[in-house]
Amino acid sequence: MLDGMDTQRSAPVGRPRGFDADEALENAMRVFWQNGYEGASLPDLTEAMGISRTSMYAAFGNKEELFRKALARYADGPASYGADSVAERTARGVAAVFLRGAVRSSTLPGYPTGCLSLRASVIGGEGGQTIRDLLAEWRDETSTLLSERFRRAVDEGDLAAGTSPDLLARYLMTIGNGVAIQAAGGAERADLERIVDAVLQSWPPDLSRPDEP
Amino acid sequence: MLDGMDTQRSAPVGRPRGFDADEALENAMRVFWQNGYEGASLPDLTEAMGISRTSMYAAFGNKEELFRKALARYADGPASYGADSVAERTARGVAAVFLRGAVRSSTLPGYPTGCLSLRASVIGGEGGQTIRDLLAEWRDETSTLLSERFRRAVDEGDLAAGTSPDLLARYLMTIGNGVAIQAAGGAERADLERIVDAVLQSWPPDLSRPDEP
DNA sequence: ACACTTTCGGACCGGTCGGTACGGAATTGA
DNA sequence: TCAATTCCGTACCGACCGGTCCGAAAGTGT
Repeated sequence: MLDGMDTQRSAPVGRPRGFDADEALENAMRVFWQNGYEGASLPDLTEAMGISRTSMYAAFGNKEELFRKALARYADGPASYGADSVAERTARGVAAVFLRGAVRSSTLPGYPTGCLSLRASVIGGEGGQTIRDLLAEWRDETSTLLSERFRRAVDEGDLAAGTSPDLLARYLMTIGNGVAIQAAGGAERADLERIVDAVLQSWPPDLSRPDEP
Repeated sequence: MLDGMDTQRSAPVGRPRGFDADEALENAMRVFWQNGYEGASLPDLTEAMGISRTSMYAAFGNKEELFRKALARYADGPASYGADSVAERTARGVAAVFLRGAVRSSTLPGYPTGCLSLRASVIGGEGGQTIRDLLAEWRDETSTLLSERFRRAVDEGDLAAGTSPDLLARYLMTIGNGVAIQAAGGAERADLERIVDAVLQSWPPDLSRPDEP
């Protein structure tokens, strides 16, 4: 099990790979982000990755597996604000990190605008059903994360008793998704920042029924 | 120019069309709504329309023209709330009609959930660029409509002087888009109604910079 | 030097895409 | 009855899709 004094992996037999897999995955992520799952063709991907078809298949399995890995990279990188936000000390802090993260991630210089998950999922024939499910699942995870965090906030008295954690999470997801769509449509980061600031000004939102106070 | 006593068009020569073009367009709209532009294949469309390929081409030109006509039908029908909203007497009324319309239109029983414009546009390779531009243009028109309406509200004193009509319009579009995405992801109409009610509770949003009061 | 393993590029596979050519069917006016 | 006109189903076109096969290239250990 121990390698002894040699900490770096010994070179595997066979012809060594002629490209950096991490860098290639980064570029594949950008193409999926820009074009969606079905909109990103193999030639699109392999050209951006700088490798040939067969190299991609050998290194990543197939297009769907490549997408899963690109999505994981996305969730860990540009979209990490979702998981980060729930570490905030207050519900308001969660909302602020989440919404500002959505704006930043959707308007990153040098990256496609908007959100990979939305651009890749909203569409597609029956073939893309698996991918849509995968992305819906991922968004549900974020929603659940927020919901559980808000439930804790209610328990701690940080949010008023009777607040619906689910609804509050859905509220945040709604604004965040809207921000991503606006960014994808060309909205300026500064404008979106002002909008989420306004949303945060009225935090927490009044989610009680108007006729049932 | 006058037909005399015969008000209905005289039957044109040749074999009469074997289907109702309006009904066929309605069904095509639903397919585009459900699957997006590129996600809706000709077999998908013609099967739903109940006609053959050639009939569709003869009646509507081609796939892109069919989509344009379906979009026009959508804008005049389920998505008419955008144009309707600006007829309201107050800026608050505009916001209420717009947001409630977005919820209703995105959760119409018997129709696909979400918004046709978003489902059809967010994706696509280079081929769909024309369609994306078309849809972006349509959304920009709605945004401009709202913006001009809010400008008038500022002039009339209905909104505080110094309010940015553009930013207010973008704020509404952001929420509306978010609602549509949530609906497409399976959110319940009742939940979305509570969310837009909460947004309307804090109308107008505070869109001034926090450090520049 | 040699066997072995892995990478990599080009050719190729069946399937689907949007669009079209063509010929038979159905209706009008004469 | 018979041309003229229009609709519509079938078969087909070239292009592109994701995926695979195969042989040459480039490394390893012995």
